[in-house]
Amino acid sequence: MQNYIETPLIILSADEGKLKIYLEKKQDEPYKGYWILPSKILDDQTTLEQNAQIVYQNMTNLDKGVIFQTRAFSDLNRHQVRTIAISFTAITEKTLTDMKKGINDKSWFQIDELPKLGFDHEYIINEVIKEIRKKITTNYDDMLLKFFPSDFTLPELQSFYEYVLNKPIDRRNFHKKFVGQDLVIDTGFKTSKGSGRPGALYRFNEEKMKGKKL
Amino acid sequence: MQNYIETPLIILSADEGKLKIYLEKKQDEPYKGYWILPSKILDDQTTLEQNAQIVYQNMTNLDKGVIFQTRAFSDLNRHQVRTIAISFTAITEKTLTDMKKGINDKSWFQIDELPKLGFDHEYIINEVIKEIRKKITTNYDDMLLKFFPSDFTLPELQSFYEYVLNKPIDRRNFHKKFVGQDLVIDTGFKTSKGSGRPGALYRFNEEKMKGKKL
DNA sequence: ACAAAAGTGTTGCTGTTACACCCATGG
DNA sequence: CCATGGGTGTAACAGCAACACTTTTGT
Repeated sequence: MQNYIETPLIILSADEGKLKIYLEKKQDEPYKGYWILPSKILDDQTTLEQNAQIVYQNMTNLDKGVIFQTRAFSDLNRHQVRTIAISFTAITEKTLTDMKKGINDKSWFQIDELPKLGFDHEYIINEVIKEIRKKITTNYDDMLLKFFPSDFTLPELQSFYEYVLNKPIDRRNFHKKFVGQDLVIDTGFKTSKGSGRPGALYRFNEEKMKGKKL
Repeated sequence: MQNYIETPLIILSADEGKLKIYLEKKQDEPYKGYWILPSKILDDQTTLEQNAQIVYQNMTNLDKGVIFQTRAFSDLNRHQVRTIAISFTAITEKTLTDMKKGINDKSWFQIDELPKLGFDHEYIINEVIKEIRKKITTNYDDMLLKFFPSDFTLPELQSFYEYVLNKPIDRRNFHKKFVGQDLVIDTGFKTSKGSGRPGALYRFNEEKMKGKKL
């Protein structure tokens, strides 16, 4: 017995302390006008990873990205024809994908403010986010570094933490922890936007981050 | 384009402080006499989870078990016909499955002492074990409770820890941690086997175990 | 009574929490 | 000069690591 296989892609980014997802607007029926995850049917000459990579490139124009398998969905009625979805997750910097702007059929959404979604994609997103949230909180180094590959301020990072953990964190303890334990390295630069005192720009100290939890 | 899908099942158990896997011996060509993971081709009226459950029942005769998705494997040359494997993992008590003994085509193996394996199953096992090991060390409650659903002694649990973490742990600190933080509950019973002083039999305090790490 | 294995106590270190206060920038 | 927001200090507490000693069993 044979089945169709597709690889829907959940593209995530940390932006303004929020978790955001990149979706596209469907241009034809069914679900015309609804937002969906970019996806592609697998052929028998392509691996799942390659297929997901192609979806990623089509969506972002970026040739490189951190993409990993998340979960398979096989409900009988998720499509007209029986189609198994093996979802992948990509983590990028929002600013990079913004370059392919101007096209109105793609947009970033906050995870907790999703638009109307086609197929079972809202379900898929929610299930995947649950897992990602768990991975962030248990796997520190594996996930966090991907969300913050380049410079960031500590308040930015803290907002993200509070968002994912869904609880407030003391600003001073947060600072002390990351700076005190050398988990981050001061780049010497500062942010200039906003009203108050500018924050120092840090990057992760990957060595020290190994095996950390929170 | 269509593809075959199968759900190979990794059945694991904690036994004598070691991580063990339940395999079957292939009775026909190809790979006759080699050991393989139990598996089954998916039809279009069955979900992946149902399919894995059937594999589990055929292998163990148990109707209930903790089964969860692990990973998909899609290398082009893993079979003659293009077949995608979506692996599942089950965690049981070894003693339960021992009941279906007497049949020589099924057996438990220590994870680091695998027999000659057919297809790409050795690769699959190693990849899945890597993930499981990680999950055990980061997700405490999610995994550990499944490996130790009923009574156990602390030295037994400690052996398993040392095996998974691959490092020695101080016996006294281990004891103090689990008993002191009420992570385990004394059942009042004791083990009588072996030479030295019998160990107390504990079970996990699920409430207290939530969100723990090690 | 001796070996083997389980249980208990003490101390210092490290990281977390809960606090108040000082500094740099824009309007 | 004041509002806004980032950076620094200190003290109490919890969990972990590194130690030696006591108790319960089988032989």
